[in-house]
Amino acid sequence: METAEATAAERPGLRERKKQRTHDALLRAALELFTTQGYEATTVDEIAEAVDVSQRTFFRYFAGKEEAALAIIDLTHEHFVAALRARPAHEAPLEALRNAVLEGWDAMGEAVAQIVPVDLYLRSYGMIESTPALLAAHLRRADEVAREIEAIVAEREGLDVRADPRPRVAVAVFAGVMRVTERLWAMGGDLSMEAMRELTAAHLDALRPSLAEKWRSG
Amino acid sequence: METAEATAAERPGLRERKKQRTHDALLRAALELFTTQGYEATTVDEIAEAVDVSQRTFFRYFAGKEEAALAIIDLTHEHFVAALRARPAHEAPLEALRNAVLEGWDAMGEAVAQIVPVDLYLRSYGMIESTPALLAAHLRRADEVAREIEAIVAEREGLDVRADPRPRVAVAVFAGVMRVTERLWAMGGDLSMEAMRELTAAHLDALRPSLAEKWRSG
DNA sequence: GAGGCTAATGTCAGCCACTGACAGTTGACA
DNA sequence: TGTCAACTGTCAGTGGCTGACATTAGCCTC
Repeated sequence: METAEATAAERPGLRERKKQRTHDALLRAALELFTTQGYEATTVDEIAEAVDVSQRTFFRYFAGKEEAALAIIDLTHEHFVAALRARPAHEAPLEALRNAVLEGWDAMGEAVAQIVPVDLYLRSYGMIESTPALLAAHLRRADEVAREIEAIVAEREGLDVRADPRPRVAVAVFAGVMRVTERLWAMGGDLSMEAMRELTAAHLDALRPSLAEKWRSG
Repeated sequence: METAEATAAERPGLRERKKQRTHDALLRAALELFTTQGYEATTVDEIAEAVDVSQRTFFRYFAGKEEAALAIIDLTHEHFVAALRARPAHEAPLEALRNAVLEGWDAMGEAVAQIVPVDLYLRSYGMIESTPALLAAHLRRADEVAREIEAIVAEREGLDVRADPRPRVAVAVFAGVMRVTERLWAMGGDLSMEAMRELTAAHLDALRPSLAEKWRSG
């Protein structure tokens, strides 16, 4: 056991490498099929067959179709959380959140590219947005991430989440804006990282004006 | 056709009344079973059997288990949209949203009570929050409602949603805060309308302080 | 480098959500 | 009362997903 893990840290054994390969192959095959013929129209058997494994094996790697479809996005979520943790302590909450997103994207892109082609990753957002079951699962995961972020923000400010509503509200506001951005980006024409960054910045800039009493003068 | 609908407006025929009864019975039975033995643990056959109809009939009334579980909540969403539309034009966007929620609740409660017992409705929120598949579906529906609200807010202010980001951002912020409130309320101990109203007001009041640069002085 | 251990995989049987097709039943309306 | 249309039940089938069991294939030791 210990030997196996120690070895894995340097160079994973054949077994581990094989597992990784199967996992990534299933992931790529799934996304490829989903984005081309549609999520609902793709059966698990098809995915398994494309990788030449049994259906049962697919379910040993992924809890279900949904998880396969959203796995890479989970990856980016993890990267965002890490990026937020790395923000300097002097930044205000919303400032830290904003910087974590805008500056963390390139690293995300690189991490993604090591598993699936970037354009496949980008196209998957369109698929998610236009597939009700998938969008639902995605929103739930985003909600979970929000809870994680609440804790981080609270810790940054030395607050108790259960006593002070501000960490939760701040994260909810941020998550809301990010959701709008995501939706517009995924449904819009330009599925590029630059477009996403610009849209994000624009919507975050619109935050305070949106809360103003009088919109006419703004 | 036309005659049937005209009659239905005054006093629905036997056929219509029967349909309504079956629908409500299925809804109540579903919620009762869901909240007592759990959503996943309840099969559609059980629900159908409880109302003494075939499984096929259940699916003619509801697109699936999810829809049965979330039907009453959809009702409250509709009421909220109506309440927002009824707000005076001079109110600022966030002011109108806030008032629509806080003042619309009683009417919602009454509307709900005509179909299912109120405590069953309240308990269903706890069930949703603790059932991943259901929470996912719920969040997606809330997201759809948000889009509807965006349009209303934009219209109130005479803006084009596609040209000005403020309506979307304002609604996203509001929806985010409502989501936090809902989660805390559903997972907390006090499942009453009063508790919900207080929590909502408290979190909406925390909005501006949460966006402040310095939290320590606040 | 042969054999035992264990993780990974395949096969099979089965549950449940959901759907289309067809037939039987029952309000509605002339 | 008889015809039409809507509502319902039955049946068969698909697809997602799971548990159980047998088989294969890395891994590790002697």
